[in-house]
Amino acid sequence: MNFWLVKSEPDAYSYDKLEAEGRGMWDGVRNYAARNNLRAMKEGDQVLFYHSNIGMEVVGICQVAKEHYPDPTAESGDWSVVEVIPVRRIKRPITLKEIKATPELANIALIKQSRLSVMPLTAEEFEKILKMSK
DNA sequence: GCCAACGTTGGC
DNA sequence: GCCAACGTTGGC
Repeated sequence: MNFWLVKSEPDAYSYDKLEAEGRGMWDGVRNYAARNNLRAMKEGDQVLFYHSNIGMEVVGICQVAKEHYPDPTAESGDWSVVEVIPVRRIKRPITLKEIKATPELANIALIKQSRLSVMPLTAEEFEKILKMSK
């Protein structure tokens, strides 16, 4: 199993909305690095959901429910989506500030490549964030 | 609201 | 194929 972190501006698509809908299509990715990460996702992979701009914190966990297929919202180009289902909110949101202050998390792309919207996490990084939320 | 980072576009 | 200009993202 692999671990990921996805970012969304809650104004555009929030964890609340994913929970309300029960299932979400992760569309609109128009960045090759992010798209390639989407394509590497396998069903059952665990995905942290991060709110950018507003909140700037990890709020919950979701899971890949359907592997990548062509993005129906793309007018042209070779883009992909995956489908995700919510797993649970984490007990306490973990802010970007806390992530930055945690040495074990210093290498995640959230910090180094702030514009990447879909990024891999190691199992250790994933577990660390969950531990911090307790 | 500003600006740094960085990806993309287009002229040469 | 290089690189300057430009647009977008996202933190502050």
